[in-house]
Amino acid sequence: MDRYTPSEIEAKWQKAWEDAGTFRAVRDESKPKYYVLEMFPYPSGRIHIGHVRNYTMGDVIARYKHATGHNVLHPMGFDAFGMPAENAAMAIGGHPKEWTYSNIDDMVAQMKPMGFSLDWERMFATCDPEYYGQQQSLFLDFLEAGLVYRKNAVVNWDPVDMTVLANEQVIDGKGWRSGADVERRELTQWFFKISDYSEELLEALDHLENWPAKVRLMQENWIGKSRGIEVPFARTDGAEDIVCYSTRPDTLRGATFLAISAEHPISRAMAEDDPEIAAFIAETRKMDTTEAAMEKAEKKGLKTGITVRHPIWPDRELPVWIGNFVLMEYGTGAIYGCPAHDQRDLDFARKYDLPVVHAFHMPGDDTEVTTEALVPTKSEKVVYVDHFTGLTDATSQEGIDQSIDWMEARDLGTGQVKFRLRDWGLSRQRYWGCPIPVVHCDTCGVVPEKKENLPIELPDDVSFDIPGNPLDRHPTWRNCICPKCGGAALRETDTMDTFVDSSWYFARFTAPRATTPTEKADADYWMNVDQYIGGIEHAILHLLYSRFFARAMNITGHLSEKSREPFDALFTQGMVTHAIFQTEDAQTGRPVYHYPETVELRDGKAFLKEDGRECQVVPSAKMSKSKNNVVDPMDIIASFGADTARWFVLSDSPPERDVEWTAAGAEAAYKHLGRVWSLCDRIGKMNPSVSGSDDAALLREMHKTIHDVTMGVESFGFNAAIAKLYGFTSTLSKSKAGHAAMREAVMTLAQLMAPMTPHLAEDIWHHQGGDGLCAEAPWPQADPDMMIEDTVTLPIQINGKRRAEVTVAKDLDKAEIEAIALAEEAVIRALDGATPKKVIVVPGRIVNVVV
RNA sequence: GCCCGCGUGGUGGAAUGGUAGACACAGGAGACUUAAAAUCUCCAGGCCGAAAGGCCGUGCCGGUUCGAGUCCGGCCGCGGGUACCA
Repeated sequence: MDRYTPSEIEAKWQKAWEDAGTFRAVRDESKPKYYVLEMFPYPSGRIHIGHVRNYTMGDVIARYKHATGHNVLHPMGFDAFGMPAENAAMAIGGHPKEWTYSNIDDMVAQMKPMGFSLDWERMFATCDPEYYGQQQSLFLDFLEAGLVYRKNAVVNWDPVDMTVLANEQVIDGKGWRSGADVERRELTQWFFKISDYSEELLEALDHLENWPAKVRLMQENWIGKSRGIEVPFARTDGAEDIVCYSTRPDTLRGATFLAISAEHPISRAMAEDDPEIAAFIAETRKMDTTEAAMEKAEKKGLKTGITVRHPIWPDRELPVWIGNFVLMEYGTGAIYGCPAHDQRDLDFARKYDLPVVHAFHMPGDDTEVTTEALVPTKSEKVVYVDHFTGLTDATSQEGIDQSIDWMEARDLGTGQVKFRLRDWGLSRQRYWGCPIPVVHCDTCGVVPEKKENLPIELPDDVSFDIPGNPLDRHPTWRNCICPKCGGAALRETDTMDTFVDSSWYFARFTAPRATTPTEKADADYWMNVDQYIGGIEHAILHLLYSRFFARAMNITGHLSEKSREPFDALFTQGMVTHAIFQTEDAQTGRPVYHYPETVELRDGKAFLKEDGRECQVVPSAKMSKSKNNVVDPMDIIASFGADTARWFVLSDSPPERDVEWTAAGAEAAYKHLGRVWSLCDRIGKMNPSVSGSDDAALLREMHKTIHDVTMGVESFGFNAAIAKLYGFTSTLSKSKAGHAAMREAVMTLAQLMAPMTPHLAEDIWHHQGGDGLCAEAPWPQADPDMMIEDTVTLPIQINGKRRAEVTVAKDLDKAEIEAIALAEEAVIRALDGATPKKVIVVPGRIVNVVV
């Protein structure tokens, strides 16, 4: 062999690892464990280059930790339930199960050639009955522990997929998968009591030091803690008080009306004999509560005729309106409007001709509000109109607390902490999901299924020719025996949200074949996930649900206390993007997208190979099938090999940022690996007895590289680590060192490259006669003594501008360095006779002469 | 609107407050070759200059510091998150 041939090398070493069982994870209390996990994929059928980047990052960590003596758990599985399988069944016939498992086979076949250090024996799919059966068991335990309940709820209904969506799954008023306009409907649903954990989930964020600050902040905002006050307003007709919630208690002084939600019990009751109100409610229900829709929607209200008394001034009567902008789900479903200090309330007041009353003015400025509400910033002090005449910063926490105290002291209201986070509705009216293991019995009501009857398996004989849930119309599946009374009963036909499946898979990987959800010894040993890697798009949902599940599993005895936060460190990686090449269709004017291989690049412009027409280039767009800019990793492996693909996705761009896939970049990576291979080949052919001239310099550089690459890998600075490896390769190829030093250097290079390009590394290791497998060799150690240079080059600045540099012995003291610097010809010239006022010497760094 | 992040060559990007532009892509020059490809060597922020060297330069304006891409204040632009949340 005299050329770098990845196809041969890669297959050979993959087999060697498999035969040796190098990456099989076996519990071993004598070694420190390390659990590295990448978010498992949905089995769409094709591996995406983005998957390659994600799993390569995880693999670098896994292989590095393996080399540093850790017992590594690095598993892979499939998040296999969900609607695409049903959609495929509807579109092309067949069965979701077949579609899914066949896709899994395809994807495994595509992943294996990448050479990931995965323990494939632990693989499972969430649609395996062995997995979802344990999930049903967890559900029953959660139910018993009071962590699951049923309630009627107005839900987001996707009319195309015929299912309920979580608020989080509604994007711009549309279903996150179908894209259909979401409607509001009332159904009986199962809920996880995640809101019981609002405070804890929020508090614990502070301790997740190895999570990106951004993700913690996003979760914090999502949980949305606010401290405010609940104020009861007495009705003039003597009926029950209307309780409002406000986070700006001080604005109560300026309240001029109340607005209640269309879903408020009062609204609903009135709707029964008032068609106008009924119509208004119906109209409001059509709106959805998401940003885009609300933004456009007009703020509308309807007068109820009810009036209430102002708590501070009972002789003031305030009208009660129904407002389409008041949400029943947040606070109490009723607000008081203070037009003077809230723009929305002011707009509403102007529209319906309601009075504007000031609660406060700015010091020295008592201008009345007309079109713009007076809203102080957190640090601004205000002067209240009455009672509260001191200067106060109204919107700071202190100001709010002060107001609450004042109101509580007068029995006007009660301080309340509210969270935005709502319970997690998990019921889905779908077939391809985990069946909820309960039955409905006419005599006993809703009864949990017995654990010995688990798994409640999905029936295979279903059809998808009509929308809706095939379980509902299955002839026999629903029929069952009530576990309580033994009479005839009906199964629950709702299945679980697929986010449930992904909320505990990480725990299942510790004992994937166990006959209980987890196995204590295994979970205690392997948990927590030391390093979790995935996309930022899961910052809120998946990660928050998993945090809740870990707590619930702790309470029900499936995980220990330490795993209530299951992911010790989180890394969110960027996407792999690719340019889009488009032209315009002459007739329709619509864009036509061209595959990269049909385009030729010249002078930074793109032309169609076919007819030479110039294409418009959209750089760095997310890969999308419809834009014809998807790069298939299998093509890359076929042309360049897995190591090239792995090397390229790690180089150039920091891992948290998006990386642009370019053909030129991939080719450059391939060329480099070829150079490394040739270098190894050349060293192999050197005469072992020949000694060289600069062994010490080469080894010094080697130790520096070990240090820098180690730091790079430890800190997710893969691109920087790769830059160092380029540099060292260059040093090595130019080195005049003897065979022994060259051999040591190239073997070290192989080890340092091994996490990124494991096959090439293994091959070099083998050719140089390394012991056993490179993958099993201990990580090289940087020897600080070997990194020390005898001399150091110091830049000399004059007034902060670099004017010269001197190379001096490393151990000179400040005075000596100063003397040498001032004697430097360029310094004397630049000083031009001036006397330095001060000379700052930072040994090993810099000299700055101040004139 | 609010919250967060980011603005560095033609491009992707380096840089514990200490020589800005490492490394790579694209580009240029050269070597090898009949030629091309491949490979190798060198050059390369901008402006002035034959060179030595000088001036300018990390979105803009200011500040702290012996010294700022880095820290602070203000602005502009881009990206992300989020909300009729009371």
